[in-house]
Parts: sequence; C-alpha cells; structure tokens
Amino acid sequence: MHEKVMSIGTVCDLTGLTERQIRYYEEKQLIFPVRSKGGAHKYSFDDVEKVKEIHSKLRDGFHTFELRKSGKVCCE
Amino acid sequence: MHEKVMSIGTVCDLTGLTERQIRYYEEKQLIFPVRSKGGAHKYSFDDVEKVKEIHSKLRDGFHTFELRKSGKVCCE
DNA sequence: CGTGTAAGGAATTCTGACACG
DNA sequence: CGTGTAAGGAATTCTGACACG
Repeated sequence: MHEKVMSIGTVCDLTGLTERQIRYYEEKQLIFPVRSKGGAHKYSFDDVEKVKEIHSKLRDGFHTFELRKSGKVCCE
Repeated sequence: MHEKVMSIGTVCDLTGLTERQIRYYEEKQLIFPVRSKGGAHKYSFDDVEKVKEIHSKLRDGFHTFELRKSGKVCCE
C-alpha cells in the first residue's frame, strides 16, 4: 500500500481534510508524495493513514515540528 | 485493493496502455470505475489487473464481447 | 502555528466524432 | 473491432501570498 497512485482530491475524500491541510503537512515534511509529469502530487494509502494520524496528533496539542522530530508519523 | 482511487492517467502509467484503450474497455463493460463529483472516472488496483488481462486476451485473438460473456475478466 | 481564501496558469479528463479496415 | 486523433469544455491541481492570531 505504498504505491503513490492517488491525487490530492482523493486523499481529501478519504480523510475528510482539505487540500490546504494536506499540502501543509507535506510542506512540513511529514508526508512525501511523488510528482507525476504534469507536476501533480501522488499519494499512497500509507500517506492517507499518516495524514489522519498527523491531524489527530495536532488536535491533541502536538506541533508539526514535534511530529517530524519524534518520528511518530514517519513510518518509512 | 478494490478501492476506486486512481484516475485514468495513473492507470495508463501502471498498464502502459492509452486512455483510449481503457475507456474502450469501460465502454464495453469490462471494467466499472466509479465517478467522482467532477465526472472523473476512478479506478482500483483490481481494475488495473483486469485491464492488463483484457489487453492480453485481446492480443490472443479474443474479442471484447467474448470476454464479457465468458466472465474471464469479470471477477467481482 | 495551522488553516482559509481569492488568483491565474498549467495539466488532466471527459464526451462525441471521424478515420481505418 | 479496437484504437488513433483533433476539438472544445469542464473540473483538478499547483504555487505564492495575504489573513488571523
């Protein structure tokens, strides 16, 4: 489930989050989608799970830089 | 692996076929993608496998209507 | 810090059709 | 029959930025 095949819109559907949130997590290096020819970001099912967990941790009071350092959401 | 999450471009990448071929197999009711809000077709990994097999059978001399009837590529 | 939004451009996908054979 | 292509429109995604706080 680490094949990067879905676009951001699908990730939004699966997680219930917005494009903005997903792109922000990516900007903070918590997830690493691949780029297709046209520049579109492609995500895997693993990424979907990570995004959900990141959002959950943020609600618990954590910050993105803490999540990155702790490796709590870096499962590769 | 039956979750419909990828767009046709990704299916092309994974199968090596063209959009035209994939849409044709769909027109002949050999694969059944779901539609997202915007009208885009979404495919699953199962669909990718089916597409590969359909193409393989066609090269072997079969016709789309035969594949549909025989159920050789209808694994749902 | 994490997220919302308006902005313009670029790439993707869709449909129906003509073509070959 | 199965696939290629040119055609125009609609929906998607991208990036950088201003905003709040």
